[in-house]
Amino acid sequence: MKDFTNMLRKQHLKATPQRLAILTSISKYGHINIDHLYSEIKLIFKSISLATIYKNINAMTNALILQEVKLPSSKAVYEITKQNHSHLLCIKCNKIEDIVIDLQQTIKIVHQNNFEVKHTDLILSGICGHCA
Amino acid sequence: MKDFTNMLRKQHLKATPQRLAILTSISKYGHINIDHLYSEIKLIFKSISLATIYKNINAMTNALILQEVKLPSSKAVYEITKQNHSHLLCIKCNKIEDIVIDLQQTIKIVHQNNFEVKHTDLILSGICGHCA
DNA sequence: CTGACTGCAAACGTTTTGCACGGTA
DNA sequence: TACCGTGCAAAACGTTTGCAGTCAG
Repeated sequence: MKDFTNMLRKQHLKATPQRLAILTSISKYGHINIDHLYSEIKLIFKSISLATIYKNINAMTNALILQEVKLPSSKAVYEITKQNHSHLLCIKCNKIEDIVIDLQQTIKIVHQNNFEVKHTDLILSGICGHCA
Repeated sequence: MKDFTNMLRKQHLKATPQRLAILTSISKYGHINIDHLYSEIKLIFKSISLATIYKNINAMTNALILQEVKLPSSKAVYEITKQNHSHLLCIKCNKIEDIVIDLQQTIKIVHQNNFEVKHTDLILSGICGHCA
């Protein structure tokens, strides 16, 4: 259980009910796109505006509370910022799973090629165990 | 030197001068976004429409002649389809470089976790040799 | 109490579509 | 010659902005 209120205050963002609902929803689904998030939040705040969703996603992404994940063949999804990790994307059921993969060997090889890696984005697309 | 005319015909697409110019331009820059491509092609075809650029990019991407690369913090770029590879993205000069990295070890580990990898997308962001 | 946030509507930028004309095969 | 592709304009779509009212700190 995360203390979203504190996460927000540390970044000098107000802990509004809308923001807490957004964070709770993202946390529940792990990864969520704007449309899905909007329909989820509307269940709680019937009058929430899509503009509010966007403003908050942007504010919290800039504050590094959230992270955007650009997927190869669909809309970007958002997740709560955590340890750097890779993503498994099932091309059948579209489920996204986090996976921690050690890329140190790869980073080392690239470094020998005169490139200093600061961040990695790895998406492995394929068939998940459930769909196989 | 590639035979773009044949590449197109094999996919039952007509080899129009506009398409050949698009492919030549992408080939020249390696990776290019829509806006840059549009301004490049306009130098040759002053009256080309942005709609034509989009239609052709979509047609050729669907025909697997082109591939879209979604970048973490900027617009997608397009490249001629080639052997599966990863990308080095310099966060200073924004240059993109192709790099062939062997991910078999990673794929094997993931496979043991009951996930069959079909495709990988890896972007390594950092500082290139020139900007260091 | 004050500045930040919300919700609405309008604006904006990007991408797609419909249609008449033109060019490839 | 028959279609596919082009170019233009309009439409559709996703996202951002401005503003008046509201709320968290």
